[in-house]
Amino acid sequence: MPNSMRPAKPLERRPTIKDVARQAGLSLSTVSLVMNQSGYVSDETRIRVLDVVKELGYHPSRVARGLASKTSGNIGFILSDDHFSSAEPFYTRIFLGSEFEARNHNFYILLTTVSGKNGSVGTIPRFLLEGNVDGVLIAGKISVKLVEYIERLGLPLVLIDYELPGKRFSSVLIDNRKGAHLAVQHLAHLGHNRIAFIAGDIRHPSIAERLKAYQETLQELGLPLDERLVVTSEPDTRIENGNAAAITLFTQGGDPTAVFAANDAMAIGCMQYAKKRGLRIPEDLAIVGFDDIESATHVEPPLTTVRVFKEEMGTLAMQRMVSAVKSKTKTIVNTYVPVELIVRSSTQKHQPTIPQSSYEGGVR
Amino acid sequence: MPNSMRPAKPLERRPTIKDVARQAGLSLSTVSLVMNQSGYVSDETRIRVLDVVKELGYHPSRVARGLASKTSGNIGFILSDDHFSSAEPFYTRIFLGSEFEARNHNFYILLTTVSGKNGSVGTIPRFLLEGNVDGVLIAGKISVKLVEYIERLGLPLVLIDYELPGKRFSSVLIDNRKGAHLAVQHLAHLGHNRIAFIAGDIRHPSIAERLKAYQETLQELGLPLDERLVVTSEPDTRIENGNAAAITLFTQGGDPTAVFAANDAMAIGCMQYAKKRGLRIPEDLAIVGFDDIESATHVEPPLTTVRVFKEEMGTLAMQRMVSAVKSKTKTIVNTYVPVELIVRSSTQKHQPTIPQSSYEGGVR
DNA sequence: CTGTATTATTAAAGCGCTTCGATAATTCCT
DNA sequence: AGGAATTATCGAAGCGCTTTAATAATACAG
Repeated sequence: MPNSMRPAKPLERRPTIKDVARQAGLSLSTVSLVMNQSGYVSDETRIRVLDVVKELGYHPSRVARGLASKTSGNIGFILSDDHFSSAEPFYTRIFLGSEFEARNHNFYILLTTVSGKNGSVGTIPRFLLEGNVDGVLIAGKISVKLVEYIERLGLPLVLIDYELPGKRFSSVLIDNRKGAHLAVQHLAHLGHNRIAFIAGDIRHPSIAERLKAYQETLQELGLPLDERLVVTSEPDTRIENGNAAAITLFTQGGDPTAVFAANDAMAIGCMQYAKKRGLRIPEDLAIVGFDDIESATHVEPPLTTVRVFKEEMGTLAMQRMVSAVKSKTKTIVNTYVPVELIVRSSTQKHQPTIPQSSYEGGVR
Repeated sequence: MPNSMRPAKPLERRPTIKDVARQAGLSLSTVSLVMNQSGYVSDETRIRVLDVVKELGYHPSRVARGLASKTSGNIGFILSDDHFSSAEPFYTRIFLGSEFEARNHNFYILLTTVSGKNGSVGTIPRFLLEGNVDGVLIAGKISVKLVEYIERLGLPLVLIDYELPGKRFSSVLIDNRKGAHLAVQHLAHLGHNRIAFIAGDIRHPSIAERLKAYQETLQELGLPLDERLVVTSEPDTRIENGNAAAITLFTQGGDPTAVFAANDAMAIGCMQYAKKRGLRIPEDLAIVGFDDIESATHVEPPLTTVRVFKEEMGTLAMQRMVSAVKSKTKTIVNTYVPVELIVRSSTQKHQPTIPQSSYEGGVR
């Protein structure tokens, strides 16, 4: 009664490739070739081997094949800590997408966070020092020095929601321009002509893009570009900063009737401030966020926002990674993940959602 | 200019233990002993080795030491998929706590989810088949068969928010009884005497405990135990089920003035229903949740709830795991993580928070 | 001083696999 | 038919480390 689902009762030794070889009357090499589907093996022996494998419940030791083949079967996932440990589930969702996809390809993810602050290399993730990963995924903005370090290690690298000016790495990016465009357009169509923009961490490429697209869209629509309507001085994009940015905004005298926030957290912070100030949402102030995090649906009123497909970003990045690891060719692909505007009550009372399409940057 | 922070420019071969040995004029074994701080090594040679190690920027290959020492340096983390992929960030937070602690002890976590549904073993996590973990953490309710499988592998096992009747495993548990007690008591003190309880997934030990403590507390306070006030038929504990449970509750004629929900998600669902029904919260219906998830602060009104220290649970579990892996002795420790009642506007208008203390079950 | 413990170092085996080069068996050409 | 090319199998080396048992050096007894 062969049953690979169950180890022997008191649990003997795990079967090794040697056991399989002996049992099948073949050499180690042949068994190895079968397991790796490489080289020449006759159908007859292949079947014989696979039978024995099943019978014995054999599974190659990851660690042994790692040593022999100089691959670990792991992908490193680096996150800047300020992004991750913050309650903000944005990058967590991306991670989950990657994690799920990794499993489809028989990889595991080794997760680590690095301090996002300083420009130095900082502490180097142990999996890099120990040679314990076959490639690295980076989500969000991290030190250029660290990126360069990884580059020098010769490991495949895929960036998520981050780009390095002047560097050529595959990236999975949010279509920030379109998202910002949709948001501003939506507000304009509702009749707003004094639309503010609040953000933090303006040095993050994604945030910068949103600002730029905000400005461009205003121009495009023939609306005034009033700098009193823009607050980007906050160091971070969390709820508190949204609140703080709102305070600044309303002291600058721009007299906004609508706010486009760089992300949902800031939008929620802004919303809190608006309420405290006695403003009705959306009547006195319409608010649009970006990301579509869980909380966006639970705040009162529910937040109109630009939905980002976070899990999909993680998935796509991992797919790139897997093909990079397997192919060894260094093609660079920028993938732009679509966004869609989700209209909720923070901008108008009743609404449909408007899905958008995606496109890929392709090799360039 | 030795600098372990930086690999050679075009990147040569990683230095191996052999390189260190040669450079130091010692044998491999000696270097190994130094690296592992075991055996007898004179101070003089130890220093010499460490100097060379630093000079060469040597870091032992995780994969090689894995093969030689039959340890992987990884801890498996198993989650039932319905818990994890649900937007509910509860287990995610626990995972983060474990992840962080793992790093402190130079372990990595291999995360995987298993289908929580059937009672069979289901697909066995690959890291078990490949012998790629030194221990396993399980969060939430998973198949007993799988637990037994792991047990037979002889791997250290720590359960989080789960207990197995009749099995002896170390667990990290929520102090559900106290939490439920605090919640019900709070409502009673506010004058409520028709306090309902809604839950799903009643077969989960944590949920069952909350129900039991709910009942006991009512009795203790001399309040009626009306079964029309209890709805536990929902299969799951997500928002929709909270909504559904509320519907059932209000058709049962128990006429509740307050609801204690088994978790925040269900509380939020219940809240949604109450609003739709035109009930004012907390005036017409007071609501208390459990867990204190992020959304609890964002719903309108903010939800009174029992705070659970999720990261801490993950941390504690990992600490247990590390000591189990290192010591090889099979002490069983049940750790109860404290809870505290967080009073917000879903039960009364103005409030303080009431912190509670923790205790440990200890070896038994 | 000689014998026993203790401390220090090392050679060698081996962990379980991949992979290369060699060899053997077949098939394909012309 | 004879040799080249292709297909099939295997032996052996080796991946980078740990660990054991042996040996060497030193300290400690009596």
